[in-house]
Amino acid sequence: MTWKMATFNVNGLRARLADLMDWIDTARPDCLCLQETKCPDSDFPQSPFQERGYQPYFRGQKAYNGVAVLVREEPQAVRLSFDDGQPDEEARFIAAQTHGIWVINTYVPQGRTVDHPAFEQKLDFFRRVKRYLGRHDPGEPLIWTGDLNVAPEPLDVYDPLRLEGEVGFHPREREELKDVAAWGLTDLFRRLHPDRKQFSFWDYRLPSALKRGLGWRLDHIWVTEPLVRTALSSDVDAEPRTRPKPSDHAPVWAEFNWE
DNA sequence: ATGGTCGGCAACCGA
Repeated sequence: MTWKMATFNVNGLRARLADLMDWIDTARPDCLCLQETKCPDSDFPQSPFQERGYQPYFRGQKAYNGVAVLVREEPQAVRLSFDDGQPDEEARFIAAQTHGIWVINTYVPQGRTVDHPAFEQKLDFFRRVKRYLGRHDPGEPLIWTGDLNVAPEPLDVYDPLRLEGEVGFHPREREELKDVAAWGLTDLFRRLHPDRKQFSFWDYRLPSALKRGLGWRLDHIWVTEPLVRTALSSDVDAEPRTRPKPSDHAPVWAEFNWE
């Protein structure tokens, strides 16, 4: 069978809800990872997902952050935090095991500016993900996905010379990402499309950024070998379909030949 | 082409 997963930074789940449902009805992923729901758990709109056959798991907070994972089948396990002894004050991690696949969904801190403490916290977050992965085996089917807030390579930003050293395309971030991946993960979109300049994020603050191609590839699907071998396709649904306003991110998805 | 960001939340913060 074909199993499809997707990741989408919705930038406000409640504001994006109708458009998200339209996208789900077309794309029909079996597993959907959301970031920046900006939605306290008590306000999470469960019904629209349940009506479409999804079980919603989520961890939100007021105004900021928030992650969710929606699955069509009963998951084997769900984790709402890193559970590594460190406090999880911000809602940036959720994981579920479905079809025998561990799906780790993270909203990596944006980092603000290179000289801000938030930038160091961003680098720490990658190290924390790496430690977390150490509890798993890279021979097992596992996906690390979400808004990773880093463009891995020059091909992944609109102007690599000008943006070199900017937050989101800083060598220290790229190194940390590479270091996590060295555990045993492959950037699936890039593996399947080695030369394609394809973005998943366009800054709202730049006028007509999407139209002008001023984007970044920040939303990722990194997978272990069993999923590299069974991958069928991966793409970004970059066409703005939402009215009145799309998210500043686009959904990214992947399909696998999976039992 | 004569404009120029969002969401959340209630003043401005974070992206």
